[in-house]
Amino acid sequence: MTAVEALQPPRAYSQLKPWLQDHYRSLPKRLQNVAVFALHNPEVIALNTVAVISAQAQVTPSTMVRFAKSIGYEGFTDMQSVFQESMRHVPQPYSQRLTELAPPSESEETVLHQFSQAARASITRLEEQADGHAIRAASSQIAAARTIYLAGQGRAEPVVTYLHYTFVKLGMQTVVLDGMASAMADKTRMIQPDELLLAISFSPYTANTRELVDICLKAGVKVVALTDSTLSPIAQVDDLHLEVLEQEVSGFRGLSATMCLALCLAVEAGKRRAENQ
Amino acid sequence: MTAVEALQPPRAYSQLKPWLQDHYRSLPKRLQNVAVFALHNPEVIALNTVAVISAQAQVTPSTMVRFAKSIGYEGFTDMQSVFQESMRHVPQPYSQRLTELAPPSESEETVLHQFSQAARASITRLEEQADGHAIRAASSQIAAARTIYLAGQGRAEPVVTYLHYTFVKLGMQTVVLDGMASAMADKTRMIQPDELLLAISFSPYTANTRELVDICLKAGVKVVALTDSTLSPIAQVDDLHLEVLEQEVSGFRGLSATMCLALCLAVEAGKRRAENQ
DNA sequence: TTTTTTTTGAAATAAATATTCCAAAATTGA
DNA sequence: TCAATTTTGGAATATTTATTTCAAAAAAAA
Repeated sequence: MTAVEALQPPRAYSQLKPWLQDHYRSLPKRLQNVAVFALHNPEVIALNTVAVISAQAQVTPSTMVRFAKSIGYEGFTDMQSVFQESMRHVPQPYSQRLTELAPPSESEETVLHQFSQAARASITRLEEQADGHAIRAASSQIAAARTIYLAGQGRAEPVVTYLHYTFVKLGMQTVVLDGMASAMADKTRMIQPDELLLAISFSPYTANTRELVDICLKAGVKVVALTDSTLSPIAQVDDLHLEVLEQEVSGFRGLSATMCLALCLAVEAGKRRAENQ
Repeated sequence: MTAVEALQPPRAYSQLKPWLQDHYRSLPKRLQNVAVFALHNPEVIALNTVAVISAQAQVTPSTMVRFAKSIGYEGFTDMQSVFQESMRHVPQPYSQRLTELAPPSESEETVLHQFSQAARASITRLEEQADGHAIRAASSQIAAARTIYLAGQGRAEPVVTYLHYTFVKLGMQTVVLDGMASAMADKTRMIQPDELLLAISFSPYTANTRELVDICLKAGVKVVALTDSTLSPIAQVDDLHLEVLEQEVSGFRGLSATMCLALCLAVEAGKRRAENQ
């Protein structure tokens, strides 16, 4: 038994999520990967064998079992039952009827179809799960800031670019933090308390963006974070964070839902700023 | 093997239902019971073991296995996979109850709702109208190119950033054309015939990207264009162009459908390149 | 009713799956 | 840097789960 012990683990999937967020930090690296995977792919856990799941999660079966135990379950089987429970009694989806009837003819069209499906599902989920309070609070903060600083790398960079474009169009002063890590940190240290950092970060998380967030928090600068999971290191801080999770297709994650949220946030902030003037 | 034999059974749950209805009468009594049970409790079949299921269905495990075989499957496991398939990719209901406790109504949620609607509609339209031939041809060209050059400004820039990220991840050499207009033109003139320009441009069209396309066409360099309308100046040329139109909400256009198409194109190209090697 | 065929359930077997154990690797602390 | 501790992957094991077999029961045919 490794980390968390004698703690009885959540028996309901809905409790598992916040529970994992709390204990995430105390897990070893590989087990953290598994935690992220589990929250991103609950249906995979529910429907497959350890061998299949651990292959998808890029770990060994032992690690999968160890993960289940380390968060307090008797074993993998025990944990799996919780994930299965979350799938029971789901209203039979009508959407997939159409999908399955669609002729599996041309592979190209099917690829587009798959990505479209995933994008739409992600947007729907965003809509259902989005925290209205958080969006409201975030856009207020952004509206109040004298200057908005944007940070994000890798898959988050297109979001930064888009937000920059949109904010500028809305007449809001915006600076993109880019370049070398050290230069970014230096620029970040210059941010004033009446300004704001909008940080975007997705799994696999880079340490860099987290560092910028830390600098700002220490300096008393407001931070708004946009991530794909509350397990993200930049969501740990108890500041404002918004969550958007893209459904994955054969290992690729799109940006459709993220872009939707980004636009929403920018427009909302623009509206508030206009009202305040 | 009892009743129905040598008939290949449905691989999709949606087809299994009518299929069972047809063959129901020719099954022995106990197996009919199982058939009824299966149609009424698909999620039980998907998530449990033969022992548990057969107990619920009030038959013995053997009968369960026999049922699967009698309708043509290799065994219970084989049949179960079809039921499981029907549960995959269901929009995860997650902890929606908890989320929904967040106070509704407020205009922010409506804004997100509007943008979500627009994004979904755009994606659906993309899916319906997309030209399969064009996508296929474009991805082939991209796959064949030694180096991919990306051009796009303003609202198209996030797409460029995303494609750059994705292509690099797929191991394809990619260069982003940015900087001053004159410098971009100079760089463009250096592109070789076995390379390719992927130009992205949306309304309101900037003259700049059009210029780069012209330079390439004159030099015999392949061009793939991604635009929001055939009215776009870069679609005028009779080269390959893909169209994606984002629905507008109070003057703002998102990028959800565009990102979806971009990812599709990149993945498709990556797949083709892998095949050619 | 008797005989033949089909259907069924319980136990035996085969297959797969999860779990444990241990040595190697990585990480942490001094 | 080196020692102590933790973490990890792979192989061995134990357990569960599916499948097959076979004799008894039920149904159908004579």
